[in-house]
Amino acid sequence: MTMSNQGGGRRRPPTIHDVAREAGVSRGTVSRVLNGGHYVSPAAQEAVNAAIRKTGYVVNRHARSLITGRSDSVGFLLTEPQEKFFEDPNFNVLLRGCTQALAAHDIPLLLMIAGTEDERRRISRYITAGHVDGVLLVSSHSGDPVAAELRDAGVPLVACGKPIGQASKVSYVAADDRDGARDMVRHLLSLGRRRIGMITGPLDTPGGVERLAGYREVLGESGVEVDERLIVTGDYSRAGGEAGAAELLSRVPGLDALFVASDLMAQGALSALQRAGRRVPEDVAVGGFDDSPAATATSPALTTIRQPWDRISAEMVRVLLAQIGGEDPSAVILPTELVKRESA
Amino acid sequence: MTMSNQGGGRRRPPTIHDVAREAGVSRGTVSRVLNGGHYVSPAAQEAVNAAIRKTGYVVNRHARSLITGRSDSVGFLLTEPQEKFFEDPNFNVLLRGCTQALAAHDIPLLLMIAGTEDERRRISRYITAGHVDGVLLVSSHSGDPVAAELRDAGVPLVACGKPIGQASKVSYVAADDRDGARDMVRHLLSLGRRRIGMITGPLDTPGGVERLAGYREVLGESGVEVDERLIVTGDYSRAGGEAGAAELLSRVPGLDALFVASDLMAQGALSALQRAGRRVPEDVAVGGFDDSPAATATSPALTTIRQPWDRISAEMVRVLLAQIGGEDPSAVILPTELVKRESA
DNA sequence: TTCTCTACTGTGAACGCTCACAGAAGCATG
DNA sequence: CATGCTTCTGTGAGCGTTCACAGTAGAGAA
Repeated sequence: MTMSNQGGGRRRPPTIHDVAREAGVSRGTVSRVLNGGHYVSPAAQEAVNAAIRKTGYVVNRHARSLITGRSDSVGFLLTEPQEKFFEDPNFNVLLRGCTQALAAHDIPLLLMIAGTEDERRRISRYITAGHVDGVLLVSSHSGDPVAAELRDAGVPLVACGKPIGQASKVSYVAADDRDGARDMVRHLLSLGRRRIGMITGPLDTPGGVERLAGYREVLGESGVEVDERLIVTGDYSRAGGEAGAAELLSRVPGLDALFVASDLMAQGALSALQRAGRRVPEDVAVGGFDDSPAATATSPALTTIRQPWDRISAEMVRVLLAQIGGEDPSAVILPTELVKRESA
Repeated sequence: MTMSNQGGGRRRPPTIHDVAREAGVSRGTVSRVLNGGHYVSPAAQEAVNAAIRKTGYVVNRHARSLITGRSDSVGFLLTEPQEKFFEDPNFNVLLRGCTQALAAHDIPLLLMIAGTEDERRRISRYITAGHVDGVLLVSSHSGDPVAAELRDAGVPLVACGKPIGQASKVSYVAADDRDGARDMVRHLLSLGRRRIGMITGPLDTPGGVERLAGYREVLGESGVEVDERLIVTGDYSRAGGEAGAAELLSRVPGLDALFVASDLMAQGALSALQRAGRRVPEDVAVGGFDDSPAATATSPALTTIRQPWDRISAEMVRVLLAQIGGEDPSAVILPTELVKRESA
């Protein structure tokens, strides 16, 4: 309806002053309406809202930030090697989840990708300079120097996955890796499989360690002897899964199941098994981990452990905002879920 | 070496004033050094730089933006349906490329994902309010209402891929789809194939149309009659590729090659061919499009047309910054390249 | 000398907002 | 009637920059 912003040329946008004049109140009152509306009479409230609608006013975030010292934005920092970023759809799920959760608070997300050492320094400087209020950190190899640096600088920080080696307080949100692994191994056992191979994640990551621990625990509890030849260390990459499965097949040709610590590796493992003439699940049952979008695209479709990415991203944002608001760091562990499909 | 920022508590960061005092010059001089250093004596230049290093000064972007009216940030806007975002690694390549190119200019990238109508409105409002200086737009179905809206609001905008239906000026950067398609079909012909099927992209996208046009052109030029039964329309999804290949096989069992308009669809097509007992490339040669990271992960590895994503992202950023700087919209078409692997 | 030009520097005045404060009005309490 | 408390409102100051302008100094030209 309003004609005020048409006609091609960009004109000076309305300020809080314009709104105040329009509503017949002062700047202060408009500001109070904008920030929660406490101590404002209903009449003023209404007049201001009407004026805002009429003028098409949108707050100038720079002016606000200048005085509040907050930027009302957060960084999403990725310190993964870039191939991971390209290959692993979980990042996309997480990224979208965080973007959405932040959008609900009207907080923009700044994407920061630290591949090289140079980039790391630049980003670290950017963050510690206060250009973002907090950081969502994604990095599997989480003895991360950036994390320590930011924490020491007092920047609110939430990691995805449990950081290792950080003696002190860093907030994190993670799925219950060990419990998920236990579920999967129990499932494979329930199918009558006993020679269950495992391709782990990198053992310098908590996820890698925990999933392997779950595997060992359940086998132990079930009285199945753990054959160390059945365990091979992977790297969460598709190629790694392929190589791992090939290696296991050569070591123990008679294995009847495979627990692979990520769906991406499981895809590689499926290729290797198929190339070796094994039928899945008849000869070898295969269980993955993640429930990534690709899990339904393989044939056979992948039985896997679902990581609740939507909840993970939502919790990361919640914890980060709480921390920005002054609360202490905290850890959140979310339950996983066994998703049965065709491969096991 | 400097102790000034240690000790846990965050202290007030140094301002341009502190630097000026330290260097024994005025705010204005420091500001000039910060912004290009014209009309500053070498001595002052040096003193200011030393003071900046000593104090650890970083410019307050909010204060700067408040007065310049620029935000010195740009938005990366995704209006794709979210499954695409999850599935297609090309987005990640593009996203990383843009992030890097912008980082070189010290410009942060704000990620905006418009899935729902609500999100679209919120984002559009955010952008037209001037919170970003310009927008990098990714949306294959590019009769996009957001694009038109932003263009009308005078927001600098660069699309990835040629927008259709936009009568007037929207900058874009795209690969030469038609030429790429021509290369691939020529290659398939050179292998002696004559019954070449095609799975196209969506025909409401310029890429989809252009790649099909290239296919038709080369066949025409080579005197091979175009059999319409050999053409099926896809949707750039893996499942679409699978269905498309199955359909083509049922229509023309004797086809000896397949040109698939995206690598993701080509992956699906490979599955379908394999399921149908066809050997690739012996029975059916398969050519993809994109050279996505997954192209080397299939077996056989995919012969494809490489889209120069790194150059595309770099050009998008270059064109956007130029436009923010006041230049007119422009279009950039980049050459593709045939990458021969195993599948054709 | 005097004037002009160039290279450089300092100084107020914004930019649009929030915050602390002062004060007004209404109402209950001493 | 004074006093206090609560609810609401307006005002001035100031956040840290950039920008326009004024001004200085030195070099060269008339």
